[in-house]
Amino acid sequence: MKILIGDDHSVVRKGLIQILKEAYPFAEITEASDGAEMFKLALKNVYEIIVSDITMPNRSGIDFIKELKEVQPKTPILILSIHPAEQYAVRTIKAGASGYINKESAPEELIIAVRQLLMGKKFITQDVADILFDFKGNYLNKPLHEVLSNREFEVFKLIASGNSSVQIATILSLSSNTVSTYKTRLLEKMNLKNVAEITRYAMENGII
Amino acid sequence: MKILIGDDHSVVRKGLIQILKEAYPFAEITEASDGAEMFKLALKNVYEIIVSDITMPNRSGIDFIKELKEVQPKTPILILSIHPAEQYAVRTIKAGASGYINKESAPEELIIAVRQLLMGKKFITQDVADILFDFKGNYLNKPLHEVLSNREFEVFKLIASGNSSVQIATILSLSSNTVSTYKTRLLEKMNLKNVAEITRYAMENGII
DNA sequence: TTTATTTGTAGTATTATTACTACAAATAAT
DNA sequence: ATTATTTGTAGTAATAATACTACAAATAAA
Repeated sequence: MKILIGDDHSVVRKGLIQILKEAYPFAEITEASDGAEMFKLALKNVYEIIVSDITMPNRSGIDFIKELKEVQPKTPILILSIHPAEQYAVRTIKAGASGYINKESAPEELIIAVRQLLMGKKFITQDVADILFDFKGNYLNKPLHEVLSNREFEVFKLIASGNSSVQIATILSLSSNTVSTYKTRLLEKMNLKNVAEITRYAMENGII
Repeated sequence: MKILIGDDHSVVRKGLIQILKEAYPFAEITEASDGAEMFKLALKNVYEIIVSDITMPNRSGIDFIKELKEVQPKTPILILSIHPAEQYAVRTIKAGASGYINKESAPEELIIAVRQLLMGKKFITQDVADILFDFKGNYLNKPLHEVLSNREFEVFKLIASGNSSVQIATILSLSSNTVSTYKTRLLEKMNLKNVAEITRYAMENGII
């Protein structure tokens, strides 16, 4: 059995290998330290399962999931995150991941999740399931990045990483008024009030 | 040999154990998942070394280091962080940690660090060393937000929690120009650029 | 104990951000 | 197939934030 694991922290990779080896002593486990590397590996080989972090350098987890799903829709992806389930989990699931668990979870839970995915099932913890239901009702239909339009989400990320309206306008070749409009719309949609809250949200949800 | 490891993510703990066991097969390794637990354990037992994350629930890493150092000044503490060295590393060292390495570091580096600490030495990577030297000279003596004057720090916290200059001016009964001056000074002192960075710093350092 | 620096505070002028308005094109809803 | 919304985009006017300058009081350094 071939397993691909991805995480930018080598300690985490070692931990994962350790846990997986205990359950699957004969598995052939490949490590990758960023999204780009994972993508490359995933194109060359067929893995029974991919276990990955979401926040990684080079290619964000969400993008990775989406792109990989286009080429290899059958490979199940289990997302292992340090971020609280909240809205984030939903977005990874929507992007195509088959499971989402927190790094705080017990190793046993990880194994259960892996087992589920290998059987072609999904693995959703109770808290994620709850969110899927009760977050404003419309969450399931419209995960955050769909609530925001592409442009709005781009602007959101740029704001969260410390760019001013003028800088964003330059980056995107837009009028700063336009950027302001996006900002206003996104604040409204996300029910936030200012840059500090945007940054906080982005950090708490692993967007930056 | 008794080793205490602390991290809120079980996967990380497993990884650490794996790496440490390879180098020290007979070590007796105890796990803790938050600062409070670590502190309790560290009071009851004497460990040759403590390897810990900084950002943990219940008790921030910095506080933990400080308090533990008061009771057991000899136990070396190695901080394993997901944050880039930057300002953070220096603060942990100042608080009493004997080493600071990033979770991205290779397992070999972790072992080298542990070995150093066990011999009573410090372990500082090149990037941390650089920071210790060149960050405005005064770095070593004062952790970042302590170089701020009281007023500046008040403003810092208010900004990080999402208040605008005008709002802060109202809260503190000052002119908004004054608030701007504080903001400019504090950004300069902390080597930050904007609200997003202030918020991020505050979150990463448990100020908000 | 002078001299230098930092702190607390603001005014003025410049620059950036926002609110509001607008409108065509793309989507979605009926 | 229409009608309603959402999206991408800006202009104008109003508002907020910043850069600079300034200065007395408190601290720190020589």
